[in-house]
Amino acid sequence: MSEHKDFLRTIVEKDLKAGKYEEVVTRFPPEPNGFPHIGHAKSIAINFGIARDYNGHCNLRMDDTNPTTEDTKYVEALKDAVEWLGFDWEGDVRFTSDYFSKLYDYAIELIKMGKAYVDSVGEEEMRELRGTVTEAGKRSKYAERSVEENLDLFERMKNGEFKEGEHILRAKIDMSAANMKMRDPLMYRIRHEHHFRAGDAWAIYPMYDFAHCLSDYIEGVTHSICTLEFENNRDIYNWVLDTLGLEPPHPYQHEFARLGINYTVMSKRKLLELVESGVVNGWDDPRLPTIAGYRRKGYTPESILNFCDSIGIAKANSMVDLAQLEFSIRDDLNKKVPRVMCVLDPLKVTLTNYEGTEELDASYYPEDVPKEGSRKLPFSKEIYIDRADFMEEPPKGYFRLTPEQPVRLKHAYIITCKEVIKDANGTIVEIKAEYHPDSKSGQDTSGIKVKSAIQWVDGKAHKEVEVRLYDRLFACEAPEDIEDINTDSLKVINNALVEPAVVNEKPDERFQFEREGYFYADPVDYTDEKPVFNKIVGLKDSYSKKKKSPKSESKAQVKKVQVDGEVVPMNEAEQALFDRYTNTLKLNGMVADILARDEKLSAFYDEALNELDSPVNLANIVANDVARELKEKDVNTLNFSAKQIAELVKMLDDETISSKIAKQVFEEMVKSGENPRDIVEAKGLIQISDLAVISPIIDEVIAKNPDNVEKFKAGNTKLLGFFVGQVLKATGGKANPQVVNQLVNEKLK
RNA sequence: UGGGGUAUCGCCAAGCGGUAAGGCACUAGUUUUUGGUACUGGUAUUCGGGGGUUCGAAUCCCUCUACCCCAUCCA
Repeated sequence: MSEHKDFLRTIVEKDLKAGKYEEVVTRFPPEPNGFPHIGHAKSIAINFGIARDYNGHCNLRMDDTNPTTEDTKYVEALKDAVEWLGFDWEGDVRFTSDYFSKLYDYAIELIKMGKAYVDSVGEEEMRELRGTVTEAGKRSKYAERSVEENLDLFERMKNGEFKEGEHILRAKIDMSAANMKMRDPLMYRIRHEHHFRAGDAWAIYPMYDFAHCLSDYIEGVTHSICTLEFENNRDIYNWVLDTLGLEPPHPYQHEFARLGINYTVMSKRKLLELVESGVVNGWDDPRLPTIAGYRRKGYTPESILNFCDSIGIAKANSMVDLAQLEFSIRDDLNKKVPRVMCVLDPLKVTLTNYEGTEELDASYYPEDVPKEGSRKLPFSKEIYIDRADFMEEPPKGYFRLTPEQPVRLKHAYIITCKEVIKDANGTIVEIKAEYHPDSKSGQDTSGIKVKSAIQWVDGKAHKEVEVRLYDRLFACEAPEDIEDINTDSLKVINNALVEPAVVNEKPDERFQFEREGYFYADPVDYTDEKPVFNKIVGLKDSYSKKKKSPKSESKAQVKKVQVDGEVVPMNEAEQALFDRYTNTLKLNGMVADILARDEKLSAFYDEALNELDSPVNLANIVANDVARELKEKDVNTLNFSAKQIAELVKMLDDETISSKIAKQVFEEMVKSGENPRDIVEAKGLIQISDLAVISPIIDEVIAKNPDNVEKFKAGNTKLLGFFVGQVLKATGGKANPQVVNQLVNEKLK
C-alpha cells in the first residue's frame, strides 16, 4: 500500500526538485580484489536502481588504486554480476586507473596551494605522530617543506627514484582534528608494483580518499552512495573537492547500512580464506554468498533483486534473516518452474495386481500456476517411492503410506500396502502393494479417501541423477571463522531417480521436485550421461516443523533493567541559578535544570523575563524550543530576540493563540525573524474558542467518520486524538484544542 | 576515553505532533491429488530507559544506556 521512499531516494528527489542537479548520476565502484557477494548486489540494486528510477545513469567503475591485491579476473566477475542482475552501465566500464594522470595533476595543484606536502617519516613514527582518539597529533618536521621542494620530491616519487615507504604525499589539514581521518590523510604512496591495467607506468598510487571523490567528480557523479563505515571519510571527500575549488555541481556522499545475513560471512577477506583454503570449491561454490555462488546454485536474478527490495535501505546496522532470502527465491520459482518427480531415497514397491505398462498424462504445473505444458509418465508393476513416505509404525498425524493407510501416487493410482519385506538387519527393502484400478488420477471412482499424494518413479523407465543437497555453510548465526563451519553443508546423492522427461525433454533448467524443493541443472557438471542437480531451496515444510518444534523456550523474558549513569553535578553558579528558578520562580525541576546548566539559555531566559513576568511559560519555551535553535547557533546569529519571545508568550498568556499555534509562529520567527504579532495578524492565527463556531465543525467530523465513532464508543479512547486532530485540521489549527477536546469527549459519550 | 553513527515486534522496516504501515518468521483456519501455493484471521496499549513540554509525543527538549565505525602507506 504505502509507497514510501527510502532515505536515499528522498534525498535524490529533493536535490532534483531543488534543481541542484539536472540529471542524477550514480556509480557502483567496487575494488576488483574479490568476487562480488550479495552485499554488492544490494549496492548494485541501489545505485543502478536509483539511476533507473530517476532517468539518470549509473557508471560501473573499478576502484583499482591498489596494484597489490587487484586482478583482472575480478573485474570480469564484477561485470558478470552486474549484467546478470540485469543492469547496464553507462558507456564503457570506468577505471580509477584511467584517471591517474588527472589525479596527479590535482595533487600538484594541492601542493602548489600549500595544501599538500611530502612527508618522509617512517610508518611507525607517523602512527605515533597521529595521536590517539583523545589526544591531538603532531605534524612532522617535513610539513614545513617549501612548495618547490614538495613539487620536486613528488615528481621524483612518480619517477620511481625512491624506495617504497621512503616518502608519502599527505594533505595538509589538521593534526588535531577530532575526526582522525582528517589528521593529514595520505594521498599518494610509492609502490613499485605492476598494475594490471596501468602496467609499470606509475611508481606512485593514489589512496582511496584522494582518488574516490575526484573520480566521482570527473565522471559527473551527483550522488556518491557508499556504506556506513565511510561516514568519517565524508569530511575528506568534501575537503578535497572544496579546497581544489572545483566548479560545481559537486557530488555528495551518502551512506547506508551494509547487508548482513545470519549464518553467513560477508567480508571479502573471509570469503577469500574459504576459497583459498579449499573449504569450498571456488568462488562460485553454491554455499557461498557470492553472486556467482547463488547463480550456480540456481537463484534467479529476479529473486535477488526482490530480496534487495524487501530488506529496505536504512542506516541501522542489521542482520537479515536467511529465511527472507529463501522466501524470495521460493516466491519467484513457484510461479515459473515445472513440477516434476524425483525420488531421493528410493524404496521399491511392487504392485502385485498390476500387469503391463502405461503412460499417464501429467501437467507440469499445478492448477494455481497459470502455465501450460505436460509430459507422459511411464507406469508399471514396479515403482520407487521415497523411503520417508512409508512407515510401518507411524506416529499420529502421519499422512503417507502405512500398512493401514493407503496413499495416492501423484498423477497415478491409489495403492494399499500389503506386505513389508525386510533384510536380515530388519531394514525394509521392498513393499508389496496393490493398486486400485478405479482410482486413476482424474477419473477416480474408487471413493477411497487418502491423506496425501506422494512422488514416485517407474521401476525401469527412470533416469539416475546426481543430486547435491546444500545446507547453510555455517552452523551458528553469527559465524566468526572456519571453526563455525557446518560440516554437513553438502550432501551428494549419487543415485537419485528422476522421471525420464526431466532429462529427455528438458522443459526447463530449474524444477520443483515435488514435495522436496527447487532444483537447478548444474551449469558446469551436468552431462546427459550423468545429470547433476543442485538444490536451490527446500519447500516450506510445516510437517517436520510441527513434529520437532518443542515450542520456543520460555517466552517470559524479564525486562532488562537499565542502570542510569551518573549526571554531572552542577557547579556553584549553576546551583544558585537552579535554586532561584525552582524556589522563587516556581519552575519545575527539569526545566530549571536545563536552563541553569546552559549559560546561553539562562541569559536568554533572564532577558526575556525582563520583558514579561511570566516565568513558567517563558521558561518552557526557552528550555524546549529556543534550546533547539541555540544548539548550533550563537545568540547573536538568531533571527529572533528575547523580546520577541516574550511577546509570543504574552499572546499565549492572553489566550490570543494556542500553544499549538505558538509553535507554528515560533517556526516562522526562526525563519523570517518577523515579529510574532505580525505573523499572527498576517496569517489570522487568532485562537477560536467560541463554542458556536467549533461545535458544528465537530459535528461534521463526527458525521464523516462513523466507523471511528463506533470504535470510540466500543472503548478505543485513543481515537479522541484522531477527532481532535481532524477538527484542528479543519480550522487550520486555530481551534482551541482544550475546548475541542472537552467538546468532542462530551459529544461522543 | 575524543569524534561520527544507530536504537520502533523473533528478523527487516514505514512513520517527521493527531488511530503504531508493510514484508519475513511464527500461529490458527479454509482451499488443495505437493504437509507446497493461494486465501482469511491472530500476533507492539507501545517505539532503548528515565524525566520534561503539550489538550495530545515513537515524533520536540533534557538526560542516561547499549551497540557499530574511526588511530592500514586497504577500500
